Amino acid sequence: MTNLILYNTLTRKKEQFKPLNPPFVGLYVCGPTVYGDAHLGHARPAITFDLLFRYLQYLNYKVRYVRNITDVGHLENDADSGEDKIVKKAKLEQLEPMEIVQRYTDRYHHHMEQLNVLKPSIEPRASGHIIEQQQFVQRILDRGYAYEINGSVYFDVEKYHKQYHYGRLSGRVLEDLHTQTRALEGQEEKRNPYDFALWKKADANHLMHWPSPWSEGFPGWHLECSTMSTKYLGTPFDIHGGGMDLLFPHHECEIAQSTAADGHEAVKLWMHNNMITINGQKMGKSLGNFITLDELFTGNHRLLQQAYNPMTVRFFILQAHYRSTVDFSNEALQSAEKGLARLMKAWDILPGLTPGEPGEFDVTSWKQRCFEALDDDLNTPVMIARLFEAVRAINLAGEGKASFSASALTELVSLFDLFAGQLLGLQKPEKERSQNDRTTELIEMVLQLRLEAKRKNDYATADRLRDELTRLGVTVKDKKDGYDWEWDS
RNA sequence: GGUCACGUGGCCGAGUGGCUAGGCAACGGUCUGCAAAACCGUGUACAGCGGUUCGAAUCCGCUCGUGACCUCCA
Repeated sequence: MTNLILYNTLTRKKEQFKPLNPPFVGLYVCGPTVYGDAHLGHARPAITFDLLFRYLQYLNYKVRYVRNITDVGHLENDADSGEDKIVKKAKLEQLEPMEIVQRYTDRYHHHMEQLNVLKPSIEPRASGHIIEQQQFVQRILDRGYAYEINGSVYFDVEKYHKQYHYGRLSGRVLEDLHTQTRALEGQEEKRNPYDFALWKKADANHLMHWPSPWSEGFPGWHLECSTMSTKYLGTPFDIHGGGMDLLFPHHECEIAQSTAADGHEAVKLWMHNNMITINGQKMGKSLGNFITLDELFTGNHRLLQQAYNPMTVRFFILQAHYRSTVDFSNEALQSAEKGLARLMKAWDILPGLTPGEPGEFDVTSWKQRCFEALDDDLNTPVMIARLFEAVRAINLAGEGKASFSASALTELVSLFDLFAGQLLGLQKPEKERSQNDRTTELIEMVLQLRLEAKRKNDYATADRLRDELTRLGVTVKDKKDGYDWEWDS
């Protein structure tokens, strides 16, 4: 029994987390559509649910974490509406669709690794589950909640709503949707504008298509998640996560599909992370105001004043609660970078502290308050605040102004590794300097000369060497009996 | 237009009836040949107006402002 409390979008309440089949937990999260580089927004759910995955495992649950790769089926809504996003890019670049998918999947994996996001247990692809999706469509047809027309199959929302409740998750009222759903081109086949495609017949220039009982075509937009979550987690399963923007229509349609197919809802707990904004506006592919993770890590973007380390980005995201929006700015990232550096440094010196008299810092109550923060709907901002309380105590001890008892110190070392490392997933930065780097040796040589000059009280020479190094981009930091240095960032 | 959120000190960001996080910046100090860095210390803020209450940033009402979803989106 654990004290973990999570916010359920379905009930709009925080709920005590209780697995359906302890000690097993099924977790499904909507993954990326791999037709382009992942952006800052993609990092949010990846990191949020990575934290949940880590914490559930720490709590000794046997978690199966499924995060899909969408490589088929999403429609685009610009000038050429109705065309598959992945196909469009393929034609543009004269590549096979699967080539695009492979490239961006690989890049997504690389970026996730940089962010220290653990791999999910299963990462299924939509294109690898066409047969299962067709079977899912058939089940819905058999139960009478879908209709076929001209080779396409649509979900009959109205009929479904008579028995179940369409709009339960998002709070939509079907009667309102009648008047508010936008009429899109090529949708006149549908009985109602809010009906959605389960299977779509491919037109002549559509490259990705598969044979089916209804037509040569491709699966509908929402089907893959219902299909793959059911296949790997069974039904019902514990937790389904994703971005808030997927709440409607994507997740609402998932609920309808699963309920129509099985007669009961598939998901017990829905979790949604909020958006990342840029200048107060949502960052998104369609808005064209997004910054990709690659650009963020290299600093190669007009809005970026510098490159940001992946750990800075992870820390930045964890400093806000996952259900709040977080606004991107250079200032915010830079303050995260500095704060993180301070945290890392304390973490670094902690194991080397000398035990002494028991100090004022109460490790036991601190530990408890850290867990309380995590248990309270993954309140990472509060947990990080706790870590900084420990940082102050550690620094004071480092300066000999406070101390920990030997047992408190041992416990604090392992708890810091647990909280900062294992759970928040922060990594200590690698030392960039390698031993056999020639430039490094030259810099070290100059600094040695400067040290000698200082010892002879030849401050003119010492200052000149420091100024020259500064000019070349090396920041010199004098220490008590030596020096430290780093490249300007 | 409909639905739903939100508005916290210079900036970011928790809290959600009394105990008033945290980070960055700023200021003060320690250290230092100087500087930088580092470290320590210092901050009663909760959009506005009413109401409920012994007591409200926290509950209720109204006003103003911002955003999200309603279309692919993390």
